[in-house]
Amino acid sequence: MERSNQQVAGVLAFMGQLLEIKGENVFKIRAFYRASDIVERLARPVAGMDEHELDQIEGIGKNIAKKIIEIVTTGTCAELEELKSEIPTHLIELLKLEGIGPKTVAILWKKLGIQSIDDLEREAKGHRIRAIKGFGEKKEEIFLASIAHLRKEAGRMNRFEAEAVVEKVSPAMTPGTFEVAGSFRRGKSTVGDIDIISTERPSVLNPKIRQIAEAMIDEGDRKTSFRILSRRVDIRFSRPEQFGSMSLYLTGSKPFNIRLRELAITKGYKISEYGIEERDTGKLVEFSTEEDMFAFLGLPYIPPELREDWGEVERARANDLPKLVGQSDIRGDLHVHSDWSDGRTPIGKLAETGALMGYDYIVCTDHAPRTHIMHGLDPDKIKERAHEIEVANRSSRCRVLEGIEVDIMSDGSIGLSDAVLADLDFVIASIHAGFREERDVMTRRILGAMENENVDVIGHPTGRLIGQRTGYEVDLSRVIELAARTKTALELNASPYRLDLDDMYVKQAVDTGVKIAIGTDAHQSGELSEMRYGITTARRGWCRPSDVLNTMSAESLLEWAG
DNA sequence: GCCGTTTTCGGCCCGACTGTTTTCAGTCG
Repeated sequence: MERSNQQVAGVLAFMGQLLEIKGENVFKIRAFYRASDIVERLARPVAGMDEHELDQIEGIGKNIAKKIIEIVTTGTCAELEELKSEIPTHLIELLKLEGIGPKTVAILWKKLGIQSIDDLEREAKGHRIRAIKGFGEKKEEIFLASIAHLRKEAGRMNRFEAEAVVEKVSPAMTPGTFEVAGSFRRGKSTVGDIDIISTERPSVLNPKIRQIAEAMIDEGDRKTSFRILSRRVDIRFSRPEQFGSMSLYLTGSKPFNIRLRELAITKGYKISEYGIEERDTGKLVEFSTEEDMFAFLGLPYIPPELREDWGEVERARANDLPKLVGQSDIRGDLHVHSDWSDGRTPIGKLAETGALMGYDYIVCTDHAPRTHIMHGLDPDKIKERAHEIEVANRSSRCRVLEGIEVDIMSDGSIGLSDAVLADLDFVIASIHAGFREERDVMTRRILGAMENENVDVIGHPTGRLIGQRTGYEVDLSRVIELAARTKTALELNASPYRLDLDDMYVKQAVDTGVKIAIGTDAHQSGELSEMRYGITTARRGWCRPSDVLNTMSAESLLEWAG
């Protein structure tokens, strides 16, 4: 059986971790991590590509190309097997601990035989760590604190949780003196920690932070780190004249920063968070805005959502960045539930809210029956609902379209007859049950649904719930390929609990010519405002307005849906 | 391990903070 890109990427990253513990050349390690990222987000399956094709991809050379081919066919490769014979593979769990890196893991293993977090806890509590040269009492404390933190940590935050942390920190800071940067600003669907730039004086802000922090991690004049709501917050202090370079640095991503700094080197510059230094003269040029700094480098402004080193720097150099979709391009919401199924808001009120959002239309996609969710609409109810939609449309500026969200059954068939579906304006087909099937079975179910010509959109295509459920196993490469052939759109579910498809797959879909349907999946009128999370994720997936169904007029949408 | 309008060898982003230190390694972002 051939391995998917996700599986190959996983093996490459695993090799990177083992090489780190082994103490290999850091640039070799970086090459493995980079190759892992590249394979994961590649629109084409690596299975079936030959060595030459793989080698053509920037960041993948002859050596890793050979390994990828081995991994595709066998699931492993010779070098990995050799590494596994040298290093206990479960050592990598220790890398998850904050403050513990590969060097420390290797020493703990070689000196004390520590192979797991439980081993480390026992040795630290027994005060046996301090016997190792270069380690002391304080290290034992740090290790135990890291273990405690890891055990209670809930993983990465969803957007709501991240916003809650920002809300909690904000009162300690003077309005207008700070900006949230990092993955929060890049709009990632999950956020690891909160990064903030402050122009206040450290001597003023640090004491206030001590007041609100649950624990201080670092405290300095340039940088302060602490924990609040059990989450890590990093603050970097900056003068307003250097705000642009600090903002660029702290927004990242790390690979983007590296790429930009490499580019600067070729032009004779050195970039840091303080500005751009001319190599020859040593003169530091300061920038109060990011725009000025990009301009100095001869680049157009690269929006934060694109800063992932997914090719945006090269496109910027060629002045060929995509014009990204924005809130003002959105003319409707494609996934809304009313009180006819499991929503709480009547159709009339939804239309009013849609009008307030500035929409031309919303698509009312109540559930069809036969789902475990109550109140599914049978054909009779669909007719009754049609009447209410008609009444609402007489008085509303925002038109309500007649849609349905129908289940994809275990055999890939659809939970309503074709005759009923054909009468509706818009059909979303989603999986709501049978999540545990094997990858191939799940994939065939979705492919089957797409073959039904009445199906316009596949809803929340991976079924993930951020922080709760990883989603079912599905080969998205095959789904995207068939979506392009059958002209089926893929949903970008805008709920911060889903954001499904995620950015990387949105980009793969768009690169393959598949349309994206952004829907809030709102179950009450207030949730229509969650569209903004969907738009941000679409931007992260390089969506132009023309890639997104919601930018169509109601007439064009109806025509597209047939 | 990857890469190349100065290179097929010799580079590979840059800086802050801590602990255990007599000058720095490790980790992190």
